[in-house]
This record gives sequence, structure tokens and C-alpha cells, in this order.
Amino acid sequence: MATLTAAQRREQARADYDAFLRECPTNQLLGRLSDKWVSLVVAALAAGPLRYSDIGRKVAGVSPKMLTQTLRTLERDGILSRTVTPSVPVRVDYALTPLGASLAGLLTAVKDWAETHFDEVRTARERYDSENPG
Amino acid sequence: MATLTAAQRREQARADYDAFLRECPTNQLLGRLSDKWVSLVVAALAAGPLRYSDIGRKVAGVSPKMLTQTLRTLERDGILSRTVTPSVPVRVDYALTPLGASLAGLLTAVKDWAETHFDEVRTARERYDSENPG
DNA sequence: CCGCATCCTTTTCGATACTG
DNA sequence: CAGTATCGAAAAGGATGCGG
Repeated sequence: MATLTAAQRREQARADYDAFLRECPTNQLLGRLSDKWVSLVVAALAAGPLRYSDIGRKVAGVSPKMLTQTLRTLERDGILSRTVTPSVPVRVDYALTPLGASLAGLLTAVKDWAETHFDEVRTARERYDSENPG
Repeated sequence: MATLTAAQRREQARADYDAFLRECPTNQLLGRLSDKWVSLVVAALAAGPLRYSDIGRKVAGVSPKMLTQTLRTLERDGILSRTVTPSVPVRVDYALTPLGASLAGLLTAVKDWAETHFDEVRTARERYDSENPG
């Protein structure tokens, strides 16, 4: 008779796996970077520093909540810097750090790819949909 | 008195905006590509074709549901091809298309960036957390 | 102007069990 | 082996109102 039940073994395996994932840099960061708003915000700042409301205007469709949330995590990760000018009313500027700039090149490359190859993707979708009715 | 209430104007603006977003190629594709599993699956296939279960093993922690879902959308978008060999048991191979291969380079560049700069990001996080208690 | 807190809806996702 | 179906938990996301 085994010293562990099947359920216990499964739980153990899951715990090990969770620990592994938490230590895996690629998955951690990739999960963070795999965010629609991250790409758009970084792309927006690639051209130069912007104020909070300017980013909101440049990144179409982002709610204040998501914008703030995205900016906070990117600031925490050292991707961008946040500068508060204590005037009245307050002025807050965001800019890419050198680290962020190195990432921006890659993300805009992906964005450019999307723009360049969208027609091919659309064609592929239409073909797929016509070949797979239902 | 206006012919529309503020709420109605807001709703109208949102409808217009939604229509705009649906037509925007960049946002459509970028949203699709900004997916953790997409990056990982494409990266897994970058080295060469793989069978369904091989991908599942290579991409740690993906459930059958998400794997199938991801593979289906990528096939529909023309990023990868699906080949069924009607043996017993069935054998299904997935491979990047030329279109997918052109994308793979960019995504693995992002993945490499994550691996290379993870230490910097971690350091930035620790600094941020110590400077922002609570 | 910038942003936080709250509520609430929608969507996503993982676990599980089952089929050809 | 390669999926599909279903369920429930979890998270994301938007709306709104307030505060510095």
C-alpha cells in the first residue's frame, strides 16, 4: 500500500509545479508582458514622455482604472519612470527608462508585424471559416 | 434642451468607439498576440513541428482546453498548420507556417528579453516595494 | 488633473471526466 | 492520442463617485 493517496500525490505535484512556476523568470515576465495594455502604453511612450491624460488619449479605449494599474506595474518593474510636478493642478509625466526603451523596440516590432501582416491573417481567417462551416 | 440626454450621448459615443475598435487591425491582432499561451506555443514550435501532446509537455502548465483553444485560433489566423494522420491511434502534427515563422522571431526576441533582463526587473521591484511601504 | 475605492458584470481559465 | 463538454472559481474590466 502506498504511503500517499492519489489525491495527496496530485496535490504534491501541484505544489511542486507551482513552486517551479514561481521561480521561472520567463513565465513570470512573459505573463506580465503578455498584456494588451502593456504593449500599447509602451508603444505610446516610445515616441517620448507623456502626461497621464495624454497616454489615455493616445491609447484608445483604456479606462482610467486600467491605465493607472498598467502604469503602476510598469513603474514597479522599472520599465518606466513617474515624475510628479507638484503644481496646481498636479502634473504627472511618464517616460521610458533605458530598460523600458530596450523593450519598446521589441514590442513595436510586434506591433509593426501586426500592421504589416493583417491582410494575410484576415485572408487566412476567411479561408478557415469557409472550410470549416459550423 | 438637447435632444439627447448625457447618458444617451455617452452610449452613442461608446457604440461608435466599439465599431471603430472592431475595424482597427492593430488592436485586433495585438489583442490576439498579447496572450501568454500564444507566445509559449509559438516559441515551442519555433524549433520544429510537434505533436499535440508534445506541445502540452513543452508548454508547462497548460490545460488541454487552453491548448486546443490556442492552437485553433492560431490555425485560423494562418500562424500554424494542423496535419492529421489517420492512423490508430490518431496522430496530429502542428507546424509553423511561413507567416508564423516570421512572427516567431519577434516573440522569441521578447522571450529572450525577459530572460536577459529578469534580474533588473526583480531589482526594480524590490526597490519599488521598499520605497512604497503599504 | 490625477488617481483611488467600490461595486458589479463579463470573461477567462483550470480541473475534471468523458468520447472517437 | 487527441481532443470535447461542463462546471465553478477567479480575475479582468468598466462605471461611478470621491479625494488630494
